[in-house]
Amino acid sequence: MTVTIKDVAKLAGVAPSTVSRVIANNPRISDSTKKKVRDAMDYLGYHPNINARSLAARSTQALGLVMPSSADKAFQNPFFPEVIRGISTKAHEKGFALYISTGMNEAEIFDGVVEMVQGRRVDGIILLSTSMDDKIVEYLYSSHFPFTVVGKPYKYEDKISHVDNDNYRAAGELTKHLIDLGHERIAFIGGSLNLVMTTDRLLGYERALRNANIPFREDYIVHEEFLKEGGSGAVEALMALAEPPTAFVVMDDLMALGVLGMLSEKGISVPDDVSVVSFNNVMLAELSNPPLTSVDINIFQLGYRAADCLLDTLENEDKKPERIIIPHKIIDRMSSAPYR
Amino acid sequence: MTVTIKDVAKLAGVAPSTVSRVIANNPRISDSTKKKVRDAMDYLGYHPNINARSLAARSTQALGLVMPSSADKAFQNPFFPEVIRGISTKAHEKGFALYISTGMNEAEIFDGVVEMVQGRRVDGIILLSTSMDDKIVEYLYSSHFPFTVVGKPYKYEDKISHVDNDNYRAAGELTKHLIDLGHERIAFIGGSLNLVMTTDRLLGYERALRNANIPFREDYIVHEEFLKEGGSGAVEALMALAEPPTAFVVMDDLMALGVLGMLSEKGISVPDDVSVVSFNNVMLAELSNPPLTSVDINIFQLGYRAADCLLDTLENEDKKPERIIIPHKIIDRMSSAPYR
DNA sequence: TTGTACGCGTTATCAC
DNA sequence: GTGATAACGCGTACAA
Repeated sequence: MTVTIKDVAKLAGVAPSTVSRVIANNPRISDSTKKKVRDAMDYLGYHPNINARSLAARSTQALGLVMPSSADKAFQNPFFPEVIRGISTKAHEKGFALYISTGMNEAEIFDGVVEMVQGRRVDGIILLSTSMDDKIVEYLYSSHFPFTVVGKPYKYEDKISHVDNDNYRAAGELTKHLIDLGHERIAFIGGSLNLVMTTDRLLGYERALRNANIPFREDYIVHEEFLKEGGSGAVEALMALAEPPTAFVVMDDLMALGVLGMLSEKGISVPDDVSVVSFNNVMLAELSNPPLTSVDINIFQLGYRAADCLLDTLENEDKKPERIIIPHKIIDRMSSAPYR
Repeated sequence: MTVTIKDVAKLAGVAPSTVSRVIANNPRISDSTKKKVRDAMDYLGYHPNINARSLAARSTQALGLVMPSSADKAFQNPFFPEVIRGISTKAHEKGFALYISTGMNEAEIFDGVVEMVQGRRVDGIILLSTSMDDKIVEYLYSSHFPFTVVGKPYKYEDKISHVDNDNYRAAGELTKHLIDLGHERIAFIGGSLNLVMTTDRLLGYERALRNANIPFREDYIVHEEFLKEGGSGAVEALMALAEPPTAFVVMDDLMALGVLGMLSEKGISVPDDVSVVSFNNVMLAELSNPPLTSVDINIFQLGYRAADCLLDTLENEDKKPERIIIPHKIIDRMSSAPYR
């Protein structure tokens, strides 16, 4: 039924191994037979069976992607399509495809990773997010399976290749940006404290305050996945304080959009009454009302370089673990203004 | 190095074929040997090599996903994560993984599909979007390869399983919603006319006008991928007409967000001056300012059912092509109000 | 430069 | 119930 390498060989009047060599573009095959074989391949519409190839060659030409649980709200974040776009671009340059395991919760996702690795479905893995106590990192690291992580791993930091932003510095600069505008009562609205990224940014925020001799106030810190129900209350509570904040540093644009909505609901004007700044600079930031001042973390590059680094590891057995820092840049828009 | 079925067999004191039967949970194997074999598998940490299995069993337990070119702006649309979430959920129920080919333009994506199919990388394919003259549909259809499309295929409509909304009706209802609010000057802002979905919705819009005896005006129709630069001009032009529209029917929430931004820039208030309604009801719609009246098209179900249908086809050789319509529902929010 | 023969790790078809 | 044995389609020493 399906046309195999043997059919091509027969038609071209050569041995199967010769066909295989032509596919691999082995230089030791004469141009004349190459042409003969290629004609036969075209004629028959031949395509190599990738499973057979993977089996024999012990390589799949595929990269595994590990996303947060699709049940997770994070899944909705435009961050992911964009990293994937970066990864996909690099992968394509090298002829690699992408493989995504399905899993509804942490345990299932872990099993999926094990299946990818032990089942030899992929040659390497990219973790699109990582948390404090990441079983997957633990597993991959101890299996010596090639992988890179987008973001900063909590453990083995200098033994695992990863690509990240300097979130500490970025958060510091963003906070300082507000301070420079005259704000002193600055709230921090973060995501799960379980994410390394969150703590990095929180620390950067703290340092900026310290540098400006502004006291750190616990009651200005909110940690909720409060994109929906929860959030309204959080903002409300903040604004009900005796000294409500005049500016918000928000974890990402999606959250910031939520904050904007809640403020507007309460009749609080941005940026006249309060300023709102955030991270990621996804398309949203530009489209929102008002457009958001946001740190461009170059998500595409985050993905592109992660793939690049992983593919390097695959080609080069004894490549050292590498930390790659992608530069960031504050994009100043309408959501932040001087304090009056 | 890697532990194979033979190692397990040896340790358990049985034949490799018996191990294979235990994995498949063949009922003709005695419980005692099953236990013996499973113990051996656990002890050795055995995991079947999927490539070998695929080769022998001629099935990969993987579904191929075809997305629009990642260079495309559509890629940013929250629509995709959400369909994929639906697909992923169903796929996981049946133990299938997802496979994404990489490709920067139409031609490369087409090649990727061919590679998936001929290379036997996947058992079936889901097209996440389709256009008027879709080479991929043509190829898949003529290859008799199992596939379903999300949306309505332009050709072979009743020979290809697909899952779609009733976009014609949805657009009609949405337009009527505005008419019921007293609007008569209603503009339509669509995406590429190359998408079947766009035309369906445009037709629904037209019919609603006709039913209400409101003349159709060519100058109220805008077709641009104008998420960024282009759009500002389009809205400006509309509002500069002698009789500017008092309401906008917009193709999707992301575009609507853009429209909202532009209107606000021009000092036009929504919904006081004009109403804006759109499609998809992604999280954005709720978070935007003001929150958008949007048609919930149940994106998750779109994906879930597409996967379901495809998996059915795989299990059931002679399943008839099927059209599945996912119900929609207008979610009324703050962006639309009576005309005054 | 090209052909032969074997192995990659499974599943499936027979036997027993 | 279980065990040999032959595919599955390709890559690769080794030989020629």
